[in-house]
Amino acid sequence: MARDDESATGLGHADMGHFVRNGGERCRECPLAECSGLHHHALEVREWIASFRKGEVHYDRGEQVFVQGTRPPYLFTVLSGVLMRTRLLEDGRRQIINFMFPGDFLGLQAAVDGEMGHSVEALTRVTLCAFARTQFFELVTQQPRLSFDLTWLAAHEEAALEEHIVSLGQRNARERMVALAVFLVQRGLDTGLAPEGVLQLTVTQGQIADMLGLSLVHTNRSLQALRRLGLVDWKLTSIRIPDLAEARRFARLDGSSQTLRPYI
Amino acid sequence: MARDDESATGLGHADMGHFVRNGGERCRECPLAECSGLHHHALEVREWIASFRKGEVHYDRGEQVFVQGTRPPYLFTVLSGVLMRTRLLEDGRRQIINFMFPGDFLGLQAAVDGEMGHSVEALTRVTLCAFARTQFFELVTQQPRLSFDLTWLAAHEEAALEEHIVSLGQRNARERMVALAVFLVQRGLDTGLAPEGVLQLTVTQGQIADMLGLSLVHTNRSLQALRRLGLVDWKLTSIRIPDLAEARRFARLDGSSQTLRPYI
DNA sequence: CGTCTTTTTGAACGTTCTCAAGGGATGTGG
DNA sequence: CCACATCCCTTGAGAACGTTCAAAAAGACG
Repeated sequence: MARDDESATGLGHADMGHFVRNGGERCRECPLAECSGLHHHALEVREWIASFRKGEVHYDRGEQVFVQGTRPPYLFTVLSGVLMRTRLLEDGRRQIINFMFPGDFLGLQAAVDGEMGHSVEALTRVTLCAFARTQFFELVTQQPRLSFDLTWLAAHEEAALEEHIVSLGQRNARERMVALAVFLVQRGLDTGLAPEGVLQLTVTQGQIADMLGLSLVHTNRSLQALRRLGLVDWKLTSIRIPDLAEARRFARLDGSSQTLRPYI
Repeated sequence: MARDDESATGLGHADMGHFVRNGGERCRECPLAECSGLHHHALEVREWIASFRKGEVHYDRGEQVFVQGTRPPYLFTVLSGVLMRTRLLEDGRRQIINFMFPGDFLGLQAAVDGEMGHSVEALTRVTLCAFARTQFFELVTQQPRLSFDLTWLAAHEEAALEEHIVSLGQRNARERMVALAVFLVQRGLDTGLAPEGVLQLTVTQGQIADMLGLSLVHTNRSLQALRRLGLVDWKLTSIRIPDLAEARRFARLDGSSQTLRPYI
């Protein structure tokens, strides 16, 4: 429900963020290289990726990177910042599908289909590494290692969506919230966005509601309950979980596997 | 909730269905070749797949093909029949993630991770085409076309899960049911399992409940309401949708893209 | 024909929703 | 610096949707 119509104008990538056309030379300073949660490529693979890169794009919080139903010219790897994928129903109801962190690949659906089935919006200022959609086939085809990594990312995104489905189908409001908080903080830890276990990220209660399939009012009340219970302290600009293990138990989440993620 | 403990014994693929060790010679009679909803490979690719194939497996309704948390030796392409992917919480709650039809690939998560994050159970008698998990890397790596097709399948499975998330998050009980019925009938039409638009498939109301995150009782009452409305006639062994377009409108589903699916 | 599974019904209860209104923070222009 | 706008959070109260418990009817299966 809680729709904010800030950027549903259909403008889409017509205003292409702030595109900086620069090639692989910038890859030497790739911010992902310092990310401890990522698996880093061999030099030759890195150089191959560099030759593919078309430039960098910046978006500010609230801007749309992809618009549902359009055919984007570029696909992206997130270099920094956080985004969310959303899907709209014709009557205006909105569902947030998932959040995207540094290292994630954006636009896989467009890559194979041409068209996006969802929108992607920046939650913070983000930097994206741009690839040409028309060259995607070469990317999958010419570099076995990257092809495998892409499959890896797709399989893991699928697993994340499964977990979200379990939340929506089987968990009550509080459990859902804890599960989401744990997921976000964990990803924040893996990508260096949550120093000392506190994720610095601005998420409104309206967005939480749209992610968890709850009303704004009920989201608010459940959030207060969790704060009182000392399980999760979720404020506008930060998420703090005093005891990760206890939160996991509460939401009935099983231990995370903690493998290094590849990235393209 | 509605757990049936029929096969949660952890036996898993210890009883390997009924494995028939035969190689590519059987691929000439591949039942998928007659499926109009699938994109068929060039001869050389078909032969390459044939060289990879390790045999055929059969499972009966209710048997488990994969068990959550185990490391299966084989990955499969569905040759005939229907299955479901499920995920269990420690306290016994069960969520059905999705249904799998002929042409679908089973075990992608195990392929990249070794371990399954969900279980897979046969809903009808099924025939599966078996590949060795340890050879997966070769498969992705040596055949560019197959690598792309696998990415295609992963991206589309992701899209299906997104749609399911939208259902669970934004639609009420009746809309969810109609959306699920439309999805199943559509896939049935594409794979030849729904002659005359009636899908012959045994799904209990308990299973519908576990897919849609509803109680068994409420599932029953909603189903009756839909029958009275003439929108969906869902019986134990069949799903009939008198007017597909109207059902789509009711559940606020947008037009399906209707592209040919690849298969491995 | 008896047993097991699945569906159906009733009734009370609870979670979550909707409507409605107020309060706090932040930013902008006069 | 104040007035006003905007965005987000908070609270109250009644209604709706969905759940739970309990039991019986109807099918499916051997």
